[in-house]
Amino acid sequence: MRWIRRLPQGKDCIAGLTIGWGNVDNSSVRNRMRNSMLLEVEAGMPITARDIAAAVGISQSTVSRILSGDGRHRVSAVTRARVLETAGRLGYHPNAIARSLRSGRTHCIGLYTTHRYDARNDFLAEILGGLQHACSAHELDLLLHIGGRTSSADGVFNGLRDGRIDGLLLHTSPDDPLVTRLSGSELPVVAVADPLPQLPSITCADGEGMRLLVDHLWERGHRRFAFVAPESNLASVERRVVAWKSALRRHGVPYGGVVIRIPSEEPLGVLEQLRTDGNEPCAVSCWNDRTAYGLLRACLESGLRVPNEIAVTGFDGFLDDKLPARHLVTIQCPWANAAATAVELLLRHIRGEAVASETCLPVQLVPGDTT
Amino acid sequence: MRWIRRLPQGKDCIAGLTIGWGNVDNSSVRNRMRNSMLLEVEAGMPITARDIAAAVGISQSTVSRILSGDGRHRVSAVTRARVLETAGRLGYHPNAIARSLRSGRTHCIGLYTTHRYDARNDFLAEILGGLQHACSAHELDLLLHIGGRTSSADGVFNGLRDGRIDGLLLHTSPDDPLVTRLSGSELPVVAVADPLPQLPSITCADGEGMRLLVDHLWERGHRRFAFVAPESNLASVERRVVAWKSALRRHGVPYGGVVIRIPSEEPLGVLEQLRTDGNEPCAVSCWNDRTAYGLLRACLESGLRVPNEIAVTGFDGFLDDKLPARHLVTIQCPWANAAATAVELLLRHIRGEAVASETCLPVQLVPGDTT
DNA sequence: TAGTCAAATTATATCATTATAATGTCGGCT
DNA sequence: AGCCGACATTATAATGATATAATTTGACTA
Repeated sequence: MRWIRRLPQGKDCIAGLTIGWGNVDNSSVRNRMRNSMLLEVEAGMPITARDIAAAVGISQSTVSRILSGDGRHRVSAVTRARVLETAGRLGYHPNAIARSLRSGRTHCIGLYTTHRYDARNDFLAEILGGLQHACSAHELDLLLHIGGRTSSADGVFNGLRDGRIDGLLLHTSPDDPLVTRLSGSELPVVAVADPLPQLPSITCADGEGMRLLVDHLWERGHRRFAFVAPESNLASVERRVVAWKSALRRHGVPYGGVVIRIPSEEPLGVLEQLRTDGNEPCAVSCWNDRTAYGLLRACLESGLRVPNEIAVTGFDGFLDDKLPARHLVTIQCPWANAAATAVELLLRHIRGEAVASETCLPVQLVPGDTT
Repeated sequence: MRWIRRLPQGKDCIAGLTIGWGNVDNSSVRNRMRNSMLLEVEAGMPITARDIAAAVGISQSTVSRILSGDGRHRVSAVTRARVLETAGRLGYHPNAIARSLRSGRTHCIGLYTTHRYDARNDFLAEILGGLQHACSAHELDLLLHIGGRTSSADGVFNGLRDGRIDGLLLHTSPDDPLVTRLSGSELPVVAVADPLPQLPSITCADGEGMRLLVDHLWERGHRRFAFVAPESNLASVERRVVAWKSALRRHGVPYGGVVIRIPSEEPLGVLEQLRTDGNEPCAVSCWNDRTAYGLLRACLESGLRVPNEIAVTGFDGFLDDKLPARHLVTIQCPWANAAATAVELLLRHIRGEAVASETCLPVQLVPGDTT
């Protein structure tokens, strides 16, 4: 294919005369040249707006206005039709990068999380699912930084600072160095699931959920309580512990029960710690479902009767089809919904609108047969 | 902060005189103006290379050359030091978008997969882990399109075509419309795990692995065989079935055994289908570990003795710690490694180098107690 | 035959960068 | 003084789009 670019229409050449700098910025001359050059379009070369202009025989400005859907200027129906036809025929698609440079928007957001992406992480799966859905609804791209190490944190921070992404969703603990860097800046960031200081956040009503669980246990006659939490700095862990203690106090339980810390999410050795305590039935609230299922398995293996000898509750609301015999009492948290809302909040943040510092989604008690 | 941009040094103003278009493209005038304008730098405004130039009192070109590490031109040590110092002090970081527009590279690749992202998907977890690692090693960003619906496929295709990403990793079946669109184009694409027609691919040696399994079963005395495969169009499913049949033929087994199709990855009703067949011990090869574990659970629940009454093998090499009593016989596939290699291949593809049409990684038999 | 107004289109500037071409500077030399 | 060459720096072009200002065009009027 070879086209000859049209020349400016009836323009007196001398009109391009300019004197010195500071008088006229004649990038016009440059553009006029670009528009009147001989052009060879090779097979693999991307089609630009200028190519369309050349093919139709009009200026590149008009092409841009027609294709970018700028409604403020009117364009004749004939021109519009010809441009659209030609663009379709040549397979024109505007270059996203050039567009981003001009507009300052990439329509791409990042997700940074310190969660490990492994096959037993329902939580992350749920969050990612919600994000994917929300992103495609808003025509956003999603950039991923999972399992945060230092390099990854740097990468995501740079991406935000260098304009590679418009905003960032954060899921990490408050002591992450990245949080300090971000909370000082004005960059658009929203914390998902686990609130972070000085950053807007979206989460589920942990406290309310924990209160529901304790009330439920109390109603079913449980009087001895324990809590299993991981040694994690995630804000939601501590929030659930605090809510649990406060709910117990409301029922008049002294010291707020026993909190058992475990290094990971698997409740190894928890049963032993509980047993030394006596043989009275105990209601164990786990900080999340994964831990609760782990505890349930341990109970079944060691022959402890649930709920007669031990009661177990979870948190999050993820079903585990590998233990079909038991229906875990847990709190249903709309995490996918939270993720979608996070995207909306972030978009609002990016547009410069005010964003509430903390948004909470309601939760629900899921009854079962483990209490 | 307020700086006054320096004026061009000892430049005769009349030198800017130009006549008409087609003579001189004096965007120089434009740049000279931009460089000599009064500039107010507000607090939140990003620092550009021109700001550094203004602060140091040199041209923006020099700043760019120093900071982009262009070694071809020499720069005096004094200038370099001053620029670096100023850039550090003002917190300058080059804009990634402008850089991309100029270079035509975004340093961002996409992953498109039709796999559902759920918590029981070890495979995807492994792939993603490998990708994250490889990407951060190559300083790449990773764009995600998971659980492919039509909109997602469009999004990822557009991203590639519009220059938002440099290349794409594909994991889908050959009948995906996206594959047709991509294999026609010259866009840099690499298929991961499941080969696609006319596209370079990286995968593990399915055939070899299946042969190892059949040989292993044969050695342990099994003579009746069945295969459980999902109704999926993924290339690897069919490849494993074909390899299994061919391995059986090599041992002289007629008809190549029985293939049972299941709608998802959970082997519901498979045991019933097997039982009606007779009561002789049967060796069931599952197309992957997840299906195999499902079958194992079904066996345990219905009281079938493994491996005496039924033998089970898996594929992929993912351990399931929820069935600690059994060690599944399976094939260890280096999926994380495959993902990392896919990134390397894709980068080579992007650079325009030749890429082998199919690369296979070696696999290993993992012995256990299910045969 | 200007003059005016609106519609349609074009010219110019801009985003922030890198690559290439051009120019300036300074010493030494004739 | 003038020239040359090496080195340092600057000017210009380019990437591909959009936003704003300017200009053309055509019909209609006074």
